[in-house]
Amino acid sequence: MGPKEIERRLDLFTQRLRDAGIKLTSQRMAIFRAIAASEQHPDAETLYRELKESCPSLSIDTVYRSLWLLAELGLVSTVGQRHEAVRFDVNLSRHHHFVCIRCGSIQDFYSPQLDRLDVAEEVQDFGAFISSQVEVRGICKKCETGTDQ
Amino acid sequence: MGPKEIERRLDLFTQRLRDAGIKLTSQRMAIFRAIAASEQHPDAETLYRELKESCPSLSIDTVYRSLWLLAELGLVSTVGQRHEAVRFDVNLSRHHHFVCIRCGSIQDFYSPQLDRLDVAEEVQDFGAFISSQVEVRGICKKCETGTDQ
DNA sequence: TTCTAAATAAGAATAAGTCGCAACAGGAGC
DNA sequence: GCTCCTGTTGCGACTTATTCTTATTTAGAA
Repeated sequence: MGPKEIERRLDLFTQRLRDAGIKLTSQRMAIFRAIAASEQHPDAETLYRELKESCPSLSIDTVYRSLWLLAELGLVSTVGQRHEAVRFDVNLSRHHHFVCIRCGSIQDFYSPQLDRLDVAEEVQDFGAFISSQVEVRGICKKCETGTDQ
Repeated sequence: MGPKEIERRLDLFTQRLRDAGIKLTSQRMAIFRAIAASEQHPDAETLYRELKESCPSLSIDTVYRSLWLLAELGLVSTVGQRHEAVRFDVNLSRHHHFVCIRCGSIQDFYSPQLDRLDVAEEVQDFGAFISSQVEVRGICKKCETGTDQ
């Protein structure tokens, strides 16, 4: 990924914010630039430390707000959900997760198609394979219909 | 899942702990019973509140310790990693994650096999499909070879 | 340039999770 | 069954992640 791609991402960010009538502050631009340039999947704290050098008055809160803003606009995705604690899963048979992005509920589902997957080979350059699981994100029935929580 | 399955899980837990020379305390048994009976993927706090009724002296710390113990023994899995903050991912092209369970690093990988998956139909009973992604867990090269972090 | 709603910084507050330590309790050996 | 020893627990303090509150600032429309 070269500077071209970074610029393309930044242009997309600014365009979407303009379209949504959201202000383009210097803090946001700096945060966008940092995440657009990142090859990794940084957390807010990491970006904050990085940006603090060139923008010492920046607050961590602004980093969080800007990143969740991007997430809400669909311009970045997240690993993990908002307000989420670690969950423990006693289901040891092979299964996959349907995660509701609104209420955070997780439902197991089973799929012969997915169980047949063999990704161990595909990831061997990264390291030793232990397990694989599909995470499907969506809006659960309850949240869709507005039935309580 | 009936009481049979719960008992089977509990037997497995107690057997594994005995084999590993780990004490079977009443707190652990209660926590095991609670997670073994859970259809959901509860977090520590939820189990704690549930157990507090029948065991008022229980501490949240013990719940965490017991659950991570089970996880280390491979008797439960987790949704999310230990010590993890939310991460933001700017890669919008379809990709999947290789997560190192030791250092927590995440690497993207691409896979035509996985991209061809169509799970939207399989999860339609749960709710509206938004996206799907494969999470592969393993030990990354760095951790495998002991090269620094 | 002025004005206003939106955004920010700072610090307090909350929530998730862990640590240190004194008291306690399985279970091995008798 | 009793004793002892080590692993375990509960508690309170602590850390870290994240959000809230509020006074101040600023982008961008007029």
